Amino acid sequence: MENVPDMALDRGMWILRTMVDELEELGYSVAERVMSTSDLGVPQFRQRFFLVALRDRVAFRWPTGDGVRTSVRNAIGDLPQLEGGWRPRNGDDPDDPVASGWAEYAEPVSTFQKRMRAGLPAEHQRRVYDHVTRPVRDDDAEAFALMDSSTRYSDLPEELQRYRDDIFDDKYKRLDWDGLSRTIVAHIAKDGYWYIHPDQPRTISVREAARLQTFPDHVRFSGPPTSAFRQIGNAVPPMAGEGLGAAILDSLLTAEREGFTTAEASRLLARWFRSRESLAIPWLRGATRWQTVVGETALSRLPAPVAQLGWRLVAAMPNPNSTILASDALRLGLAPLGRGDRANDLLDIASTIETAGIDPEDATEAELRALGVLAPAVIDLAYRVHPGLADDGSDGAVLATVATVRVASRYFGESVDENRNRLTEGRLAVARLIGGEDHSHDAHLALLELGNSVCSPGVPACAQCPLSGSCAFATTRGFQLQLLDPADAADDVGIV
DNA sequence: ATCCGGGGCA
DNA sequence: TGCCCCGGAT
Repeated sequence: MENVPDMALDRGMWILRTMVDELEELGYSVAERVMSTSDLGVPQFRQRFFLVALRDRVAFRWPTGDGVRTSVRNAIGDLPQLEGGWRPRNGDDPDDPVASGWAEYAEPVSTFQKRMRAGLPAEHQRRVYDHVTRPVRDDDAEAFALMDSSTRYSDLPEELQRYRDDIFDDKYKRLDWDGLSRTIVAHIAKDGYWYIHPDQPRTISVREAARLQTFPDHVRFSGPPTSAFRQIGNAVPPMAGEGLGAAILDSLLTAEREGFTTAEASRLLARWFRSRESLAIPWLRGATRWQTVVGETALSRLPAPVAQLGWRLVAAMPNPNSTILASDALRLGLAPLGRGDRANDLLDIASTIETAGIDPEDATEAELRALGVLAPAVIDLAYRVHPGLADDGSDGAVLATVATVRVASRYFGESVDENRNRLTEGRLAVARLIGGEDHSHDAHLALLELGNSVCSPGVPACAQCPLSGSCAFATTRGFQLQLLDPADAADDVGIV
């Protein structure tokens, strides 16, 4: 399956988790990833979500690509010069200039161009079809003349900005000969301003759009230009399909079995969490949502023994009012933990919530967020421990924190750059381990706890981890590291 | 700041 | 259909 990344990366990632769950249930292995199709030779910055499910749990190995990027020049540099509004006149049927018209074509230069020209009938070797463009307005022609690939809409002279420059900063975009095209979207059927030709004063032709989507020149498009543009923009780039298809074929021939299922990992995590006696983050078992708020606000990132000490104090505060009533005790208790300042923060939060007449146990995430006194991450966690009623259609966020992403990326053997990839690969990996409906609640909390205790940043204590049987890190490096440094391995304190 | 989407009218 | 315009989500 291919789709836009947003399909998988919404807050709760419920669609993805359900798909994985049901496919695994049917006996498939599942692999998913957000890929830049430029890695497969597509001359665009076009990131897409891919999901591959193979029958009989055959493990999928992603294509590695050859690392060669196709530039715009390599993709369309061989196509003949064109004027805006041009329609071919030398077609087979003069009354149907678009469908049958063609322009004189010389010959392919780059490897990519030769691939695009393959498969043409002999009588079409000197022709290129569908090389048609929109007319260009006089003011646009003037604007295009002033632009290079880095020019922004707001850089243009005032009189050439027909659209409101406060909302459109990327209304126009000139392609860069030596770069990637921006994503060819179906919107190109409406206007072509994101695809101004690198050096000609016009937007790109149907054939140029097709080339950037890696459609060979023998592929023709049905209907008028707007329809052709829409077909092209909505397509999966054939070259991406080819790359993934080849990888699927390889995987099927290798026929290696996947060593885990999401459901099993999720079950192990949940069971581990429920049997864990004392937690590094005790407020993962807060009896009320407010207690989780208090714990995370006052005690986050403290060493486990210290956090547990503090928790004895705040665990006796089930609601904001009880916190206010115990304000002195709160200040006195938190000060020696180095969190005296957090006591005042908490009291502010508590009184704001009380004043607003909101009960955190009944409130929606949006209502608490709107108060503006709670950190978003704290709200996320509180609703993770005590999920809401999903009145807004969401089901709580998948928490891609440094800790959960560390566990998940170690498990899958990915070296996740914690800052750059946390929003994509990291979140996908976390969602996988949480799984579908059955154990996801406790598995989610287990990941948080694991990342803050057993699966520590330095040398993790893999021997204590419920996932060590199928974890890529544990089975390759984890136990080895512990043998080298048993002192570190025994350190279960979990300072992040 | 970047990456996309859609409604209205001749 | 083609062209014009006005946005939103992250």
